[in-house]
This record gives sequence, C-alpha cells and structure tokens, in this order.
Amino acid sequence: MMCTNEEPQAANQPERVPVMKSPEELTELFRSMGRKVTPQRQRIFRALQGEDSHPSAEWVYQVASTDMETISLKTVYQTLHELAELGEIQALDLGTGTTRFDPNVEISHHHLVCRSCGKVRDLFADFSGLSISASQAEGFVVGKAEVVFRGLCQECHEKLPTVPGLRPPPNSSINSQT
Amino acid sequence: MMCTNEEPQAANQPERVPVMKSPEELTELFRSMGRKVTPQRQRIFRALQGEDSHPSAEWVYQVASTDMETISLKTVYQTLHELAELGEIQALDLGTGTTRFDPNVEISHHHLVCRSCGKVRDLFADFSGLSISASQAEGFVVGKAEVVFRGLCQECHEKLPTVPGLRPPPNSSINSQT
DNA sequence: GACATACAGAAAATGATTGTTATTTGACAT
DNA sequence: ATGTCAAATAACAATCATTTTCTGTATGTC
Repeated sequence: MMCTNEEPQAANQPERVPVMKSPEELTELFRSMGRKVTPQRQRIFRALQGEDSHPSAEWVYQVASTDMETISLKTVYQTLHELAELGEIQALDLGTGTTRFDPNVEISHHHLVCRSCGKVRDLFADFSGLSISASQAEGFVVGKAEVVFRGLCQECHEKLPTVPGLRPPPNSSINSQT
Repeated sequence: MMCTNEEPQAANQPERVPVMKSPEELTELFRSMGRKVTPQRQRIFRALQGEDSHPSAEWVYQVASTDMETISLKTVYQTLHELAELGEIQALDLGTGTTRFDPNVEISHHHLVCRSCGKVRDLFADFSGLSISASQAEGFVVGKAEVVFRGLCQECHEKLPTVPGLRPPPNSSINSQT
C-alpha cells in the first residue's frame, strides 16, 4: 500500500474506549468455562477494571495485596494467563523487560512505548492498510501487523530534554501506567 | 497519513543487501575506538559475517564454540553489546523471548516474525509515512515507528496447517534463521 | 454435602542475562 | 624481544521475571 502523509484513519480520540468486561461478566464467563470463581480471582478482576493501562503481573499483585494481604503472586500470574487464554486480555512483550497485560482486546490498536520509563499507551488508529506484497513475503503468511511507536512520554520528555539518545535505567518493575 | 491499498514503497527485493562490515573492518574499528581485538572477538565477527539472519547470543555462542571450545557466553554477550554500542548491529526485542541481533543497521527496515518458530526476517519497506496526530500523541514525542508483522514462515505454515491459533512451544533458544 | 478445583506457601527450577574476580593478553612503548 | 598496564577473558555466582512442583487446606459448584 501507498502511504501518503495525511492523518492515519484514527478512530476515537477524546472518549475513552470501553476497556474490559466487568467483574460480574468475567465471573459468569469463568463459571461457564468450568472455572471456579474465587475471591482472589474477583479481586484480580477488579484490579483490572478501569485500567486502560498495561499492568504487569507485579503491579496487579501489588494492587490486590493492599486489600488481600495473603494473595500470592503465583495466583496472579495464573489468573492473568487464564484471562489471556479466554481472550479477555492480551499478553504483550513490548521490550520493556516484563510482560504487560492489555485489557483492550476488542478494538485493534497499537502502542506508544516510552523508551525512558517504559510507559505504554494504546493508540487507536487503523493501520490495517499495512501489508506486504507476495514477493516480499516469500512464503511468509502474515497474520497481523503491530506498530510500536517508540519515543518519550510527556513527563519524561520534560525531565530529559538533553541526551535523549542514551538509554536511562530500563524501568522499575512495578510501573504499569497507561 | 492515509494508507491506500497499494504496494508499499518496497525497495530491493531480489538482490541481498550488504549486511555488515567484514571482520577486518570491525577489527580496525575496534582498535580505533581504543578497544582490543582478541581472538574471541574476531571469532564472533566471523560468526556474524554473511548472516543476514537475526542471531541470538546463544546462537553466536554455539557457532563460535565449534572452533573455539573455551569461549564463554559472557564474552559473546559483551561483544555483541559492544557492536551494538558502535552501531554495527542492532539489539532487537521482538517478543521471541531472547534478544536478537540485527546486522542490518544501514537501511531502515521492519520485521516479519514467525509466531511458531521465532524466525525473523527483514522487511525492506518504507513505512516512514506512519505517524500519529498531535491529538492522539497527547504529549508523547514519537521517535520512530517499528512495524512487526506476525505470522507463520513458510516451513511452519506447511507443518501446521491446523489450529494455528494455539501457541506451540515458543522456540528453541538457538534459532536464528533469517 | 461431595468432590474437584483453587488456594497459599515455599522452595526450587527455569532461561536469559549480568555481576564478580582473579587471571590472561593485546597494544604500544621500550 | 620485553615490559607495562588497562582491557578482556573464563568461570562462576547472582539476578530477574516467570513457572513448576509440592502438599495439605479451603472453598466454589452442583
């Protein structure tokens, strides 16, 4: 495809997109799949609610721990993976060192990744036009295209106006911001 | 930008692109930068030669070990990172679980990643038109866009015609193929 | 209430990568 | 050829995120 320098066919900009199923819906879903619904799982469901962010397992664990001191990190990992299996969240490796879980599964989207703090933000833009020719593919069967925009988030950009070329400390392990 | 469904402005298809500096050039470069040139480094330089593939550190280590039994994995990592510092190769995290090193630094390009075997192939196509609007960026300062096409390489596609949805074993740690 | 499943907790394995350290060795001057 | 010295090495321990394996107990679901 040709790309001319206009606006991408971006979708919704101002209004936040619905993020993920409610704890109640997830409860129902788990039951219907023969999985049991436990307090810790519900606590994890709640932790994910309203997060249009991209939490790490560790972050979810920290959040859930505030209420539920005894919850184990292992349970968090397990539940996140189950949610991923059910297609309710998506596990992402964006090169930030830890797996991030993205509650946005419905709407095809891409990501902005801050190369300073590791912050990840969803970008709702339609790059579905991206494709490669058969001659370039050389037998490779393309499923989908992911676009990662790397740069600096607003805060980091203000903090580090100089030497943006060198890599600062990767990022603390609990960051999860949008 | 708008994307119409034409061919991307792909460059060179048939002829392979020059990949990386020769061991001799790299030797000279290392010396000129005040770095020492050791047999193990030269062995690593040679291992990278002709690879238009995306080797992992482990793969380089295996290759180098055939000649030089005593070389350590640590040395391989260190040398690869030095090459990356010097801009001769690029370290990539493409979600395959291991860092891949890309000898193609000159020409801006993107990647095809096989979700079955982890194979990585360069894609020389110009997606430089990809951009986001200021309203979408919301203060995020975009550096560059990376496009990753995920799918199945020819071999894997032939092997796994069914259930391509479920993830097969991630990939052996020594894969490095193009 | 029965029964399978999920739980915590703990330990330990994992795989990729990095840190530590004592020893070796290039590069260059002698 | 030799000496010098910082840099590079091998070997090993350590780290980090994550997974695995127990095991006995607790608790959803029917």
